[in-house]
Amino acid sequence: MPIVRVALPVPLPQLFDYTAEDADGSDVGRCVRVPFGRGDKSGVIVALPGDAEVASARLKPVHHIQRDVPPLPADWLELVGFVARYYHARLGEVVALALPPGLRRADGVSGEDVDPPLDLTAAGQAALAEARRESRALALLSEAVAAGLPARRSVVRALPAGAAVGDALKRGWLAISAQSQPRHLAVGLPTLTEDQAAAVAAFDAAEDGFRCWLLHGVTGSGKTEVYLRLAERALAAGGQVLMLVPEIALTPQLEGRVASRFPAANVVALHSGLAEGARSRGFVQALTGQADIVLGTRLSVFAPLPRLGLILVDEEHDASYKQQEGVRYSARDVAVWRARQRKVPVVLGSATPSLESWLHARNGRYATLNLSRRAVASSLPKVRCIDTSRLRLDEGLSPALHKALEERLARGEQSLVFLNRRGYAPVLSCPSCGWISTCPNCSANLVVHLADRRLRCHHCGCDGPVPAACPSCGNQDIQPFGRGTQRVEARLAELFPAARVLRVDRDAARTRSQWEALLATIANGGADILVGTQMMAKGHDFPRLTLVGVIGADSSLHAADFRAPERLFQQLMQVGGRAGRGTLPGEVLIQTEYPAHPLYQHLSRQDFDAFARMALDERRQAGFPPYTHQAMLRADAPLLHDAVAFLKEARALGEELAGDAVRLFDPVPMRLTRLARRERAQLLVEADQRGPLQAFLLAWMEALYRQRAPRDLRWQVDVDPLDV
DNA sequence: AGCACGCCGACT
DNA sequence: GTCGGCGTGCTC
Ligand SMILES: [Zn+2]
Ligand SMILES: [Zn+2]
Repeated sequence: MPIVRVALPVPLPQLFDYTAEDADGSDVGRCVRVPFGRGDKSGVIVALPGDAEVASARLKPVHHIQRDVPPLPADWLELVGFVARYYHARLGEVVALALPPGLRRADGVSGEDVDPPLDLTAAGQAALAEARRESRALALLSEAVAAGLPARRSVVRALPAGAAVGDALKRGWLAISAQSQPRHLAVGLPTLTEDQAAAVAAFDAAEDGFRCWLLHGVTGSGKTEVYLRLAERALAAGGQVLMLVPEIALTPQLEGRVASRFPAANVVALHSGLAEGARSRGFVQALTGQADIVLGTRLSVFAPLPRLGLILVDEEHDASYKQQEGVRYSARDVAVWRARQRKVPVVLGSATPSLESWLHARNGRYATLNLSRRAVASSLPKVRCIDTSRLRLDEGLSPALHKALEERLARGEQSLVFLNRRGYAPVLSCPSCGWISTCPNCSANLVVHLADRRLRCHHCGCDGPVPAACPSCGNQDIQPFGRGTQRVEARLAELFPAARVLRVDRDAARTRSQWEALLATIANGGADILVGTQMMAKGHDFPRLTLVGVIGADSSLHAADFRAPERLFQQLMQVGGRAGRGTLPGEVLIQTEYPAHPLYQHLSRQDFDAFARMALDERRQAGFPPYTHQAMLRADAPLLHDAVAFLKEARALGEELAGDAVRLFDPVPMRLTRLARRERAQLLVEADQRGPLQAFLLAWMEALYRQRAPRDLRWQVDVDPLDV
């Protein structure tokens, strides 16, 4: 009786063997449903061992092997195996994360193309020629013909009369066309700028095979156009392209652009926001090679791609690429590993690269492609610091910013006031007894949200009404302290009564439709002054926006995290880059009490490289990454003492295993010690080289697992942690 | 992680 | 007498 070895999503270090009557070697990589404990579970067959690791009497038979779709290929199993090893997660957990839930459950899944190419039929031609009667479908036909046919259903659907696509198909005016055009057919190619052309030429000149490129292009320099040209080349060579973006919110826009550039290519979006069926379908299309371009968030780095030819990672510095729970993988780093594994090029793009990638580029490990000039706008925005150390501010607004806003209003241009703090005020406090609004579950303050009159914790999400009087002393005069977007929005509305002030933060853009409505309002010129958080810093083009005012930036200037300056610089450069991307020149005003601070000095000169050199010098002197490698052991329990005690034991255990190459630090409570009723502590491990660190972690994890921690204590490792 | 079994306090 | 507390152990 054949035996199958299965990776299951359970937090156990081992794999599980089952019997399967009809299994053979071709079933490795197939999804399988098995009995487990008292219930059922599903996972992936990773091997067909000759004999089982446990007594054969204990083996149970599998329920069902999913054979409707091809098995996951060996390179995919290698990929999840690498992720499990490197991030010290269980193979089954990585498999569970990488596979769409529907597929892993071994449900029936169809990989049918739901976005086929459509073409005009003879009947459609006749209908157009007759043009007897106005109809939506007819209007769509002429639009589609004008836009060019054949075209993908999604492209036709996106036309003004696109809603009638179903109707046109039903009438037989449009039909699924035989795939006659080459997948790499590219339409609507703009002329490249000199920089873009040089980047594409440099890429073309390189040999085939693995190579990591850093595409360092200033904001508005047209990095996406370079991605599209490189994708075109990969498609022409018969390859599939994997394109990663940091956020779900950025996928529809990019997907539209990619689909209209490559009308004959099958573009598949893959992210956690998709319905289960759509996600499985996209995954299967990638697996069968039907998908030409897979575009998605960090999850999509696990899409199986038999014809993989190129990987693109947009905004590679973005922290969203690192999963912050469960298997803490970095999709950017996994993408680079995968490119090496598959011997294909990978392009990491950003206006503000991570210091890790920037250093690799400087060392020559990565090749660099530079876009130093903007594509449409004539120049980068002018960045100026406003010294607020001796100024009286009006709700955080300096007279200079006030005046600049006035000017934009007079000229009918848009402005953005950037403040990375949601809500009305970060805390409510009582001046007479000193009470402040704290979260019952976290070591954090409750934020005042005046828009819906609630006090809310931004960490655990709990909320309550805003009390009318101090809960501690009964004082009726309790006050919101500090400043968030809602407060600035309110003050701006008072200061500029004729202006249309629009707040753009996670509260205002709760749902996708709200977010799209906000974007449309901004694009149509329905807003004069925007008040926004980092949502505004990412990806989008606002051609009418010419002024960006940054307030409250200093608060992250002295943060304890060694990565805080890097993040601040990236964020300010990105948000500043929103100004003047169209034909109008842009200006960025940064309010600060420390205008002489080197970070702001480099920022005013828009000199990312100078900042990177300075920040890396500091990192080297302090012995921080990328000059060292880190891992963090975190523990959480209802009582802080238990978490710390566990880590102290772990440290003692680790000291015995650690050679000279690995250093362990003292366990400390985390910055946000209490989160959602759990007390958290952490222990940092550091090494100069990855190898010794990995070897140590392997032995340490095993020893810790044997320790059998108390039931209410949870612990996990984070390799290459972002927050230290 | 779930979910069992298993042995001691306050309840009908 | 039992209902239920969560301590310990197992899942192919
Ligand atoms: Zn009080
Ligand atoms: Zn909380």
